[in-house]
This record gives sequence, C-alpha cells and structure tokens, in this order.
Amino acid sequence: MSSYDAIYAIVQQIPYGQVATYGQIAELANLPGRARLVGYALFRVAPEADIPWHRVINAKGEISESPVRYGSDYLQRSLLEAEGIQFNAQGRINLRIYRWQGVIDAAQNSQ
DNA sequence: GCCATGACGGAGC
DNA sequence: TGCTCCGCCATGG
Repeated sequence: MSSYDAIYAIVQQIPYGQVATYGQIAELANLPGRARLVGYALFRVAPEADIPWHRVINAKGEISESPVRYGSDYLQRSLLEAEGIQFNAQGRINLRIYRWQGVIDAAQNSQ
C-alpha cells in the first residue's frame, strides 16, 4: 500500500449522482499529473473493495474502454445512469453538471 | 534490475 | 472538433 490509499479515500468521497475525472482524483490525492496511476490503482482494487469506481471517468467525460475490461464499461454506464446521470448522444457525460468539485474551499466559491 | 505496458491528460496539428 | 504524440510512474515478466 502507498499513496494509492489516498486515491481510494478520494473515490469513496464522491457523492451519489456525481462523477470525477482521473486527473481530478489524482490531484485530490496529492498526485498531480499521475492520473494514469489512479486508473491503474482502481483497476487493481475495484473488484475487491467498496469503491464506487464507476463514478470515475476520464477528462473527456466519457467512460474509458480497455481490452482488459471487456464489457465492464457498459456496466459502469448502467450504474451511472442508475444514479441519474445522463449521457449525451456521444455517450459522454456533461462534466459541467455532474463533475464533483471535491473539497471546495469557501474562498474558491466566490465565483 | 531492466524493459514494456497501461481505467489518463494536455498540448500540438 | 478530432486524432496523434509525449510525459509520468507503478506493476509484472
């Protein structure tokens, strides 16, 4: 175990009906630029942990596909839709609406 | 211990 | 708007 522990902690904090990007998770986990490690970490722990991995998507707002996942991406989409998240015609999620802003600082909320 | 790969991100064309 | 290339670093052979 290592910094990944922070990644799992962050993912578990994603609220129902919202999503976060790998890069965002990495940043919150104090691993800026290591978005890849986030996805890799989730892939290794997902099946044996209570982590809502389906709420983690890429920066494009879509579900990442990979030959090692086969059809898991379809399951992920189903889970997200079950939470009320809508996909557009391109199968992507509107991050401007569903993106989890993580732990927002009060000062940053001035926008 | 070295080499190749990978749920990504961002810049460049 | 969409595709391609490079960078980052842990894991496995």
